[in-house]
Amino acid sequence: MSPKIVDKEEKRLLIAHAAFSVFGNKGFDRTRMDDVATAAGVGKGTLYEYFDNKEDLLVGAMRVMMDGMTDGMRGALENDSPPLDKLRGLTVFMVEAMEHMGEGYRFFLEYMLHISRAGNDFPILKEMLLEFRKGIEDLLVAGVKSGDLRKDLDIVNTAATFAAWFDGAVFHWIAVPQGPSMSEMADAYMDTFFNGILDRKGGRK
Amino acid sequence: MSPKIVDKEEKRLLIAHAAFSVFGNKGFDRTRMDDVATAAGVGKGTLYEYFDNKEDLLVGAMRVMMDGMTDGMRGALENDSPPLDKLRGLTVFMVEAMEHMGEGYRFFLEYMLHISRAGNDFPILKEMLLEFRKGIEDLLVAGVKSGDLRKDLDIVNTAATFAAWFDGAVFHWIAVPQGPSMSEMADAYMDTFFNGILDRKGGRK
Amino acid sequence: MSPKIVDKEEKRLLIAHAAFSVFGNKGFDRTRMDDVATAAGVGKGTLYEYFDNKEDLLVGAMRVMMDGMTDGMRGALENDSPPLDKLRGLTVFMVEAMEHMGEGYRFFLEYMLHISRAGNDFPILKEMLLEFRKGIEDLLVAGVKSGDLRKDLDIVNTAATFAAWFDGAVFHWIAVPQGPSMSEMADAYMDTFFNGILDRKGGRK
Amino acid sequence: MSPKIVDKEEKRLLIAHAAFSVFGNKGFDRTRMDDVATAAGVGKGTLYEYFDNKEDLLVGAMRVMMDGMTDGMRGALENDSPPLDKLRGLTVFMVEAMEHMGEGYRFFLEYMLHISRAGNDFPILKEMLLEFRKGIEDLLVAGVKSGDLRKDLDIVNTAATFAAWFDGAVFHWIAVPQGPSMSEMADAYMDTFFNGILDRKGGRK
DNA sequence: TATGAATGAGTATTCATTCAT
DNA sequence: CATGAATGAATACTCATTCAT
Repeated sequence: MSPKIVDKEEKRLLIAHAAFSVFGNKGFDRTRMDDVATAAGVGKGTLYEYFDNKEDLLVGAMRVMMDGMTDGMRGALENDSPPLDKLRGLTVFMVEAMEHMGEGYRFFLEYMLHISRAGNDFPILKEMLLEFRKGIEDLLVAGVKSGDLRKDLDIVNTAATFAAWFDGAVFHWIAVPQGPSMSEMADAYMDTFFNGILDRKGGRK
Repeated sequence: MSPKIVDKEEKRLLIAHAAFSVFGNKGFDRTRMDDVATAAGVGKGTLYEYFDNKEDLLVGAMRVMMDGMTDGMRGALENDSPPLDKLRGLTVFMVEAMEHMGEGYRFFLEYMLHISRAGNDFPILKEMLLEFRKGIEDLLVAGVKSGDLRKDLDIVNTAATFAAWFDGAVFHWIAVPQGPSMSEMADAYMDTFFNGILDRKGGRK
Repeated sequence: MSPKIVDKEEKRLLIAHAAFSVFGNKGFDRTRMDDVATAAGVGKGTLYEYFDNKEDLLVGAMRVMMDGMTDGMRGALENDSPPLDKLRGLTVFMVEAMEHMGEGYRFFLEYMLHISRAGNDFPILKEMLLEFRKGIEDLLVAGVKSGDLRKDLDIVNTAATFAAWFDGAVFHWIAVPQGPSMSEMADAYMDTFFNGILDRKGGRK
Repeated sequence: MSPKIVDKEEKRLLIAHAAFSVFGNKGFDRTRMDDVATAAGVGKGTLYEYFDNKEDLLVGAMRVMMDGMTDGMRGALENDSPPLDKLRGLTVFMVEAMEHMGEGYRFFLEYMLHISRAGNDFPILKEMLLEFRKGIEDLLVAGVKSGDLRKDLDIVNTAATFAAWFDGAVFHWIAVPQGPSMSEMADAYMDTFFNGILDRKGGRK
């Protein structure tokens, strides 16, 4: 309520954004606190007023990113389109988000690696992932119910596989920038995901 | 001439293997040369007899892994099975290789991030990736020719998408070990990749 | 603005003095940064706040010493005594300075060796040396003009020779401390330098 | 007597020469045993067959140089010329030796600094120095006796001063190679040493 | 005897964190 | 609250010395 609290919260956010950007560009270990301070336009000591340490800063930066992603994902899911359209809409949103964040998304990958290594659970990350998978599962179930999708789909694993694909795609896009763009990959992926690669003119094999 | 008879090539390989393992577990920046030396059972100074510096050691370790992968991939492709079986065989090989390498594969991901960040081209990596994609493209083309696959497939991007999926899957498997196993994801992926998710009892949509 | 009020220039000087002393005692290569830090009463990291690296620290220390020498030399030269008295005064000043700096002067010798090896020009050093020689040349010229000195003197080389002698003398004094003192050598040198060693009772040879 | 002994001695000398050259170029601390081994054309381990350690190698190299110098000096002194000619001859020999050794002489300076720092007496060095001074003292005494030189000379300190001058000259010659050559300095030095700088047309001052 | 592969003690430098102002 | 000067733990890399062959 007090104006001070607002200020603090705002500054925390400012720093987290700066950290998000720098971590994405240089990687966690290669980033110096000085870099973050400079990027945020504050003194190095100030970082420690808002975050306990470098690790905590990483978590804060992560949270910033995930809040944005989660909001966007919800937007793509909470509307009245039919399930298949929602699925396409979600894909389009994800691809745009990833392309928009560009280097920043690398931060996400880096962080997943980092967490899994440290053995720390980062609940927020898992929640987001699970929420993402759950959203897809719901769409698949709705699609099956509506008769659009095959009844024999392995819902859970198909949803997991779908979610995983996105990270694989960004990964390659980032690591081999000379290769196909995110949208090209997404188009090809959606095509096979919906239709499969088998020829069915003569009926099912 | 040489007082101590040593198979330098063998020792280099021994060290590269150790490095591969340690880098995979701890990440490049978190790994100390001492860790690698201990893992390899040699003195720290010995590392520098065989590798110029830490970065060079990373490259050496990478090469070890990739040689293994490339050999395995070729084995999965060079046989007389029909294209679709080869595609399944390749997938099975990849999944098994990834599960077998486990933590080690993380090293691969880490390295791709590392390279893309450094801006260095690591030609060997790109070659492997391109060889992988090319192998898949060939299979798809063969499948189209044999009439098994849809004639309208976007070969290049579909191959890229397929290749990317693997890394996405390991990525999630490593980052969220509580989730589905590699094989479960692979089964679901292959199912949708071949058949799509659309219901076609009533004919094509 | 600045949280800790520090006179950075003063601290830089403090460190340079410490470095000067330690380098003189142990030599450049034998000196550890820790030694300098301890001698300066600061942490090792602090050295790097004020100097880029060990080499830079060496240059800084050198500058400290040379400023002192140059000031003293100017003092010995800028007065109204006749040229020969100035020459004696300069010699006395140099001998006293060298004896006073003692071990520290070794630093100067060490540094000259160091520079010439590195092939770097250290302009400050050369300037001081040239200024020293020039001062002597001026005295010699003045002495010739006043009729006190021989008209056929090779001014430039005699000045160079005179300047060189000082370093030779300290060199021996430092390397063979059991030998004659600086003042004893200086007395003998001045005697021969002024009068030569030839007997002239019977007239010039 | 046995040929082995001859071989060993020869090889020791070979190595010492190589060491002398490398130490002179790079300085003691900057020289690696590998450098010496390569320069000598032997394996690194072989150095330790002939010398206990790096320090011992330094001493050996020093001895090589000094033997050469001492022999030359004796040659310049042991003949039937009058004392003043011997003095000139000695100077000429020294200057030529120094110019000839060039970089190698730096080794001598470096070593004097090194010894004095270590606090070790290096008797051979002192003996050579003392022999040098003694030789000069004898010449001066002889010159006085023959009536060529002033009877009031401070023999000991003048000899010391004369010996010191050489090292000062090489020092400047090495450190400031743009300056006058050794011979130019030597000519100027001898001129003042013999005749002084005072004008005596009007008789002694 | 000669060698050079192996070693690990030693050191310059970096950078997260603290804390006096 | 904000700052940045100070710090020292941490770490890649070097090189004299050893010793198996």
